[in-house]
Amino acid sequence: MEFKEAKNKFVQTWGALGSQWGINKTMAQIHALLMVSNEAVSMEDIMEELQISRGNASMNLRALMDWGIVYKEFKAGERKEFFTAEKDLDELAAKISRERSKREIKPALKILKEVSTIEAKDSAEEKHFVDQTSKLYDFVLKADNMLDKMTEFNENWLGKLVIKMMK
Amino acid sequence: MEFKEAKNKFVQTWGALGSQWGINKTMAQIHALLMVSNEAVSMEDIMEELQISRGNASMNLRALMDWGIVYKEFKAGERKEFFTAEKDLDELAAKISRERSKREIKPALKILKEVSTIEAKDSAEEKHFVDQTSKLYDFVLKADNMLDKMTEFNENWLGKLVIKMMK
DNA sequence: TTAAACTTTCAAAAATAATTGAAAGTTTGT
DNA sequence: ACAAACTTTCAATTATTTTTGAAAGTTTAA
Repeated sequence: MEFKEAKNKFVQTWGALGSQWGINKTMAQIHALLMVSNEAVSMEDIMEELQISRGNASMNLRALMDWGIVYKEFKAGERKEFFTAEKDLDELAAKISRERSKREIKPALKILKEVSTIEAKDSAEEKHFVDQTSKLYDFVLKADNMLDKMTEFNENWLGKLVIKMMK
Repeated sequence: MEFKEAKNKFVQTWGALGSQWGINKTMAQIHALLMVSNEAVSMEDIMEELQISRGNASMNLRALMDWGIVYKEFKAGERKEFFTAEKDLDELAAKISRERSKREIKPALKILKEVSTIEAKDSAEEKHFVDQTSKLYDFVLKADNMLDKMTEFNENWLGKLVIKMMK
């Protein structure tokens, strides 16, 4: 396999994987492209490589920057903007967990707490509901805290964690 | 908040959360409904509670069973089928990780290996590509193994893990 | 201040994904 | 063998999400 083919395959795969995890395909593809580029890439080049419109490129780059995993870069003497991706994978994972926690898990926890604290009366049905949602609340809270902990570790938390789990 | 309202809120929230993680809304809602039901529920009742068609219910129940997180149940004297969800949350998480690993991560790893082992020639661009995709391969492999490990733990791996991480 | 070189916005169009419902399929009891 | 009681399938429809492209906005340089 030659370079161009490999690069394309990687970008496509990353895009497909993104879709399956609720991330828009183009966003994942742009991210993939930037991850494997050794230098900052212009919007023009992104459009060209992925065959997408200017609007699409602009919006998805904005979204990636909101996630904190893509940065704008300015080159001396150049008017246009260039983009680079966070390339440190521990940092990337930490940022993604932090955002997903903030955007999705925390709000879900709030609802879980609300619904798990209703007055359960005496029916088995209601008791089971309260019991199950309480357990779910605890579980999600614990999982979310674990993600938090990961982001606290300063480097290679995944490797350290795997070692701890082996013991 | 009264029971019916709480239950509905839970089902809606779980459905919305599912969407954000690439799981079809109805599938997540059916799962939510079964999780908090203290007894097995018929397709008829699911259709009624979620206001969905028979076809939709049938297909999503099938998908949930393929994921191994919903089971068919038969009641003596009843012709129709009833459904229950896996209610043990450790077991639920284990099954979900196992399936996602099999369906998405393993195939992605295969591609990552392919593209990271191309002949890198001498350009900085190609060297960076091989370097970055290799790192990504290692990272994803490690994360995937961690998920495997979790499923091996027989009970409350999440709690144990959180304790280990504190140390 | 003007205009060139860019980027952003957003309504409309296109693409994708989910849902319906009725026909076909299956199972069970008589 | 028949028919009642169910479930599954899938082509057509509907809903949702993504993408486009052109107008509006912004920044820089002369």
